[in-house]
Amino acid sequence: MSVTIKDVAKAASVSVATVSRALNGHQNVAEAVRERVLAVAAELRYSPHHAARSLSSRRTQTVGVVLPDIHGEFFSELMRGIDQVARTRGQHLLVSSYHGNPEEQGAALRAMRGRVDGLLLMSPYVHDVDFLERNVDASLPMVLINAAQGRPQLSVGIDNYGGARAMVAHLVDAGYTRIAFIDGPEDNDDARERKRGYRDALAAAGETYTPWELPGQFDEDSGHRAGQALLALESRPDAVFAANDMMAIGCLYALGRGGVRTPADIAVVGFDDIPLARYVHPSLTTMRVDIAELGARALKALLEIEGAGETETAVHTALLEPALVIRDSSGTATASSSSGEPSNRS
Amino acid sequence: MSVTIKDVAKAASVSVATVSRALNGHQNVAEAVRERVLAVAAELRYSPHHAARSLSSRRTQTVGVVLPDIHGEFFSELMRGIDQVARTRGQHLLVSSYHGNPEEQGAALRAMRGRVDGLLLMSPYVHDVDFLERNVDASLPMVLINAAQGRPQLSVGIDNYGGARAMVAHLVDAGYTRIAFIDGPEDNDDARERKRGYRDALAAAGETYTPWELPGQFDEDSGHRAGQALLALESRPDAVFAANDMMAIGCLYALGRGGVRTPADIAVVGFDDIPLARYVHPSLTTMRVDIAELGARALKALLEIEGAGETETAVHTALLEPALVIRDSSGTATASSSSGEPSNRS
DNA sequence: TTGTAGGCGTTATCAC
DNA sequence: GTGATAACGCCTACAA
Repeated sequence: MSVTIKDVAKAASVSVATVSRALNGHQNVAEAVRERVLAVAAELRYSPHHAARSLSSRRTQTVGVVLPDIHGEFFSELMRGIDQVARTRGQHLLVSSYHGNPEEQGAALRAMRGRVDGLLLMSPYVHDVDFLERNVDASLPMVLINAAQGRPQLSVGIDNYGGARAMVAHLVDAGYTRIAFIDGPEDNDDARERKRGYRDALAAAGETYTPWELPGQFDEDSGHRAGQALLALESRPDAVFAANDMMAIGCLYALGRGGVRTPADIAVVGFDDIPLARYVHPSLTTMRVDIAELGARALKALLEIEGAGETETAVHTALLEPALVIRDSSGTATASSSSGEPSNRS
Repeated sequence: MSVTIKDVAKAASVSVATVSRALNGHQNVAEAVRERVLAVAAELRYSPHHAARSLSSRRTQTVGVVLPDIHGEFFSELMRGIDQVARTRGQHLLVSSYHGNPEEQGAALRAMRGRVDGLLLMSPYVHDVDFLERNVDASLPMVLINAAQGRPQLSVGIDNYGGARAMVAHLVDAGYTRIAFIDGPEDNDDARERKRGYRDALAAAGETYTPWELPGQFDEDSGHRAGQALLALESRPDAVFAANDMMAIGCLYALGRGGVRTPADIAVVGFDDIPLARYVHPSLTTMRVDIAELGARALKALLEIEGAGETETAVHTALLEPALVIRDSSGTATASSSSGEPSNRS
């Protein structure tokens, strides 16, 4: 059994109440007593028992993080941002992943009761209206990450729409006129938003710009197939905007094999700025999304509403703007904000 | 205020004790009563308060994970393995990173008291003999990850020595006779072990094999410099074993620029099997370390000693064997266990 | 099989 | 400024 507040109290010849006050920095403790208590506590290697403290104080100094997964580039970066903020705010992180299993996620969510002061959640199942209601205390502060728009909860996400618009605007400005788009999976929200941005940007550019869309699945293969499809045409686009980098790379590869020079004959651009992008030749222009920043903002937002108590936060979604990344042949990147078009959500 | 065990008891017209027993699957509860209690609990959306439960039961169903960092390929994979085991064993994960700051790590360790049943720790500071003693309850089960050998705690790690020996043996078997080694940082335990494996394997191969070591820092640059150094020589090695993949890639690049064909003129091999390795041309032969498996084993070991109670576990280190990965030109990998030499630790 | 009650380690509310 | 003491929500002897 380890040393408790009682042991400290006894050793310092004061009551447990005084020890508690001294340790928690309350003002109504004589300076001499405080010092003695602190010294004794250090001497005894006392460290407060978390469960007891949080049972009594109803605070855990912990936030729950429930994600589809916790490995891979995306989640790793997300965790990094979250972790960084957590450390500076003295918060602990209770992480949980559910690997695409709704029941498991429900269990994870319910298990958070009494363990956390707030919740960071990334989940496709929030589509189910009362999924959250069933599994998490309405009183628990919560911030959604990358949720589809229109949720009643506070959420932070990526401005896929704005990023895509900015990218297409960039191509238009550069003089490209026949801009094709390689789509992502049908049911993917990010893909949908990027396509919407592509269409709107073209529409905004003028009547001479017409949509030219090819199917894709966000993987290298489908990008490759899209590239081959373009090769088979007699009349080709002069630029291809792939909804993500993996497809852009696949497309680049296919075009290269087909003898098409990039970007001389056809420019290929992507979205995401995955690590691999900097090793691709010719260098890939893409949209960088600061995932760590996304995580950091989510946690900050959460701590804010925690601090504000049960404030009826106005429903809203905060969107993170991607930045245009243009690499020269040496791989050096030039990034600039996509500021272009304002987002459609608020 | 959310629903407590009392509410359930009241609604089911039984005592809290009975509710507790029913919920925890104790045997001495009438079946009819159990069902009623369960139904009521579900109805009320009751979910036990963690802090209260763990305060009285002295179990948290949580393991603490304290790492230098929680992002990046290595930690991400490690977390994946840990998470996978945690989920199947119904354990939660309280993660904490300290970013190279010893004080912060100490604080993280101390903050674990009363929050976790066991600890997974990866830290260079365990070199400091009483660092752990000062910061963590001796009674808390703990498993070290990738610690330098010879610690009194249970630990799991990578068999860098065995992997390096196997790699060199592979080169020797393939007929290479002049095998150079690009070293890692002086103070890096992994690098040290790999170098030791290189030396011992050469010694075991026969007198005609002599060590040929070049300095390196585990980064692409130093591999590049090593390659240039080799280019400047009139008599060159016929194989280069870089202590990690990044250096191997840098070296490959330098040799390629110098007109040396690989592996025809000089074979270059690495260690780690980083994701980038599969995109390198010509394909890189390397040693794959299953980091996720490392994490999984660590947690399994921890849960085992937790289960065994205060068993005085025999001091020992479990080592994970790397596997030789040989890729053909298409990038397809052939992996085989490095089984070669037995490890020197036990 | 079920209920009563004590205790887990802290914090917070009172008196003093 | 300090010390009893009652929560906090749950588990678990011990009784009934």
